[in-house]
Amino acid sequence: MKKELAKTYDPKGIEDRLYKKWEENGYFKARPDQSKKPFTIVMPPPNITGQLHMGHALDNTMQDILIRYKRMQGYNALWQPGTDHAAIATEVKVIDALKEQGIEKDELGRDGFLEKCWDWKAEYGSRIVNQLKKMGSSADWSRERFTMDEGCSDAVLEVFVKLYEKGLIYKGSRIVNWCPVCGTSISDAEVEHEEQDGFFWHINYPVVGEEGRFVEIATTRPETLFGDTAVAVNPEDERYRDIIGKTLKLPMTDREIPVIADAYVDQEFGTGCVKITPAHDPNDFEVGKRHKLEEIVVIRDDATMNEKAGKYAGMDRYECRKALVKDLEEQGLLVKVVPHSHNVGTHDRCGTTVEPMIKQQWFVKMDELIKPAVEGVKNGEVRLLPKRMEKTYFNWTDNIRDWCISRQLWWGHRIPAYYCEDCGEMVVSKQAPGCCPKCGSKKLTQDPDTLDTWFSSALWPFSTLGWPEKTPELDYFYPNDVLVTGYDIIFFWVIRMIFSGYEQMGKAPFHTVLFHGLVRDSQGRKMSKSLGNGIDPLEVIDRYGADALRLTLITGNAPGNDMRFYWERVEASRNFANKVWNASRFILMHLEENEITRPDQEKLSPEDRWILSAVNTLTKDVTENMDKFELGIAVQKIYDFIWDEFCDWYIEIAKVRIYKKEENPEAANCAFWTLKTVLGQALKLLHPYMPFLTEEIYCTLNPGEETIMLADWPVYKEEWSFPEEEAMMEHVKELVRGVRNLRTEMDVPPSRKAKVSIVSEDASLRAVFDRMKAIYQNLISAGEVEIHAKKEGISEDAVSVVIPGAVAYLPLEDLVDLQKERERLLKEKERLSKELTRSKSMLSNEKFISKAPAAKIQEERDKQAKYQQMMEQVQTRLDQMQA
RNA sequence: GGGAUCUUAGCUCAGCUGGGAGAGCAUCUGCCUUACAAGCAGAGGGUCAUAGGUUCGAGCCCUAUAGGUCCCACCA
Repeated sequence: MKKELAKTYDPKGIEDRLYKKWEENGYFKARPDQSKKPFTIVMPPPNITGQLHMGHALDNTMQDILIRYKRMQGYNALWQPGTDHAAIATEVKVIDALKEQGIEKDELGRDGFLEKCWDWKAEYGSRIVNQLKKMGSSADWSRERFTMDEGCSDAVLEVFVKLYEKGLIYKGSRIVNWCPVCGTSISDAEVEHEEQDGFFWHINYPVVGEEGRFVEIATTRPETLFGDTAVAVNPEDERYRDIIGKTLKLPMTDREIPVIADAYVDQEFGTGCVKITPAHDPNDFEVGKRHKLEEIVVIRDDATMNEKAGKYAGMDRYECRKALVKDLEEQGLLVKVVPHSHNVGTHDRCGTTVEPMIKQQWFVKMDELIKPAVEGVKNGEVRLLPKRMEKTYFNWTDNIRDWCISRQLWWGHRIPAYYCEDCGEMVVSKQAPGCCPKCGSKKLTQDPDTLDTWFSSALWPFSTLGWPEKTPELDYFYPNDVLVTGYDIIFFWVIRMIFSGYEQMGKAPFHTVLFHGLVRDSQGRKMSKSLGNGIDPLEVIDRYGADALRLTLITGNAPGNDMRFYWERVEASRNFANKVWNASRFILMHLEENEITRPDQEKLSPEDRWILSAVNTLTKDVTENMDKFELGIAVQKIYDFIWDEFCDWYIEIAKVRIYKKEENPEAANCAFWTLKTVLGQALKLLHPYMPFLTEEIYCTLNPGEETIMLADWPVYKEEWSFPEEEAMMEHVKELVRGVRNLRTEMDVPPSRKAKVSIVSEDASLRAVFDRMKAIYQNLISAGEVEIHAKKEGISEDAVSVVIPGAVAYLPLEDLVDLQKERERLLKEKERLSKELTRSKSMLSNEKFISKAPAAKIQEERDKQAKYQQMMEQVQTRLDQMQA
């Protein structure tokens, strides 16, 4: 049966067909099997609100490469997928969707709203999964999990109760970051700080009992004045010593507040007098605690002023600020307004300026929990790649603060705390208690709050494997091996998974974390919806294929570095896919017409041995680099091998025997066999990177084989190591390149065949050139090739090129431009002379001779000898021309 | 304020433990050679940010400087 391959590679149709085949044949599935070693990667769960973006594409490509590689190596490779409920993100989206229908969240009630959320999940949860499949992701979809499915929810409750019982989760009244728009508290990690231009308002607070005396404070938030319960100065500050302990009249109110001394105040900054608002500023909160100050809340949850703000009650915080400043000015209490830029915290989801508020919230006590996570990275149990990420990691762990885990949202895991309506007792337990253990009352209500999304993601490496149940999967696949993720969620997720793994499982969740950077646009900007500069991976796949996208994302990028996205780079990747396709097409064409048998190794020609040796070396290099997680370097080597060595050299050389197969079928068979063998091996190495292309070709190439996905990963073999042939080919390449260059420079038209005479005093080199005689006609349009020991019988005005150990002559009587030839030789002489100078200066340096390694010195001596010999040849030619 | 990171060819980036500067794209020249013009062959193009230091030897290690990016941080 003859298989026709199209002239260009068209991924459309092929990709979907192959993916379907892989999935239907269950290639992605992994089950516990004690006879095989496990290799596990847990997929960072994309949000159910998500739409595939370049970050996902990169993240999943890297994971898929590792998984496919390990699977081919014979590991029982599990890529555990799933999705995240994304509490705030989803809740916001559902609320927006409801608003469009004119429905408010509160109208539906808690249960009604959750129903809508589940509807959302049902509708959109699978969308991102289908998009990941387009990338070729070979995750075990039969094990797909969801952070809010029954098992994962059970894990969340289990951990919450355990930590509570250990005293590591507590409920407390603290200053938290409050998002007035989302109506929930958020953790420190969810706050983004951005520099904003603002003002310093200098306000006079009158000193009670001393007419005309004021204390001038400077504030960026005048509207919090109503919550002031003191003014603080530094105890060392000479200027204000005498007013410590005095009382001030708080403007616009009838309250009086004390002047206190606290070292927190920086004398150099502002006026040196700070208004203290314990209820609305984290620092002031601490100061307030130290001085037992009252905490007066003046801002409501929706960021409007409450009744404590007097006539400003009901105004928005900024509205109030404006009105208040105007009034202060009218009363002559506003001293001045100074422009001042400062950092403002905003909510990373909605961009709203965060309001520090005192709230009852749940916290995880971090100081003890974090210790094994710090130790684990320090002692290498968990390796972060690239290594510099460890600094970022420790930067966070060294300054760790308790983790605020409660959210005033409905979509999420509800906190398993129950309150007795009669006696106020609180019970924390996985199951709702039937009655109050203290008073026996049946009136119990559950805490309305839910948990931070990251609380469940922190358990992902083991909750997905069935924990807290003791499943065979958990036993076999935990700990995972590698985590692949972006450095932007190191605090949110990576650290929390590590300490959760140690705490709950007694073991780190994985031994290696491979970080990647951000995919930016061509101008280096972050891709974002608001800028509209995002590039849809699905569009790239549609236009160029998933393989081209994958290759683009992996090539030329070091671990942890950001990259820029260019369509030109995708085109380059597509071109490579096409190159592989066409090389394969060429080989297939001939394989169909010829019965290929495995030749005896001795029958192989030198060039066959050379390319086998080269693919053998490649195999070693690629494997080593993949083991080091240097995916970009590994694929670059495959690319160079296929394009340069295999296509540009070997295939061209092999054509000589192929086109003469009638004369020598045995030699042709050797070429066919080598072509097929080397291509097959290269395809295997390439498969993790470009799964579709390689599968399509491999199956066509080997009609008996079902898939390349489960083929054995190639290993380095000693019997394919031919250093002599590799060295030999270097000479041949030098010769061919030299002659090609010569022809171009002397303007010899490509159509013109020319005789080439090679002169070398080295007998073994002559043998090498002689053995390769047949190929020159193809590679350098040689009409005829002669090999001599001495230059005799060669026309005096032939042009020549000097290569290491030999000189090649082209007698081109009618074409030779002696002047040009002379210039060429002089240029060459200059180059050689530079090399010789460098070599000589190194070798005459006594310190180099005495301190450098012997091998290095020998290497340098060899080079010198080589250049010396070439120099002599060039000089001889110049002398001849002179004569 | 603390920390990280970057500065290499016109552009985007590689360059792993220090031992003669690389790729892709772009540019120029010549080729529709029976796998591929999404291709082939050839060429040009870099004082590796600056200044010191360590070393026989530095793009790579150390110090400082300049500029860019990012993260963290409670100067009101």
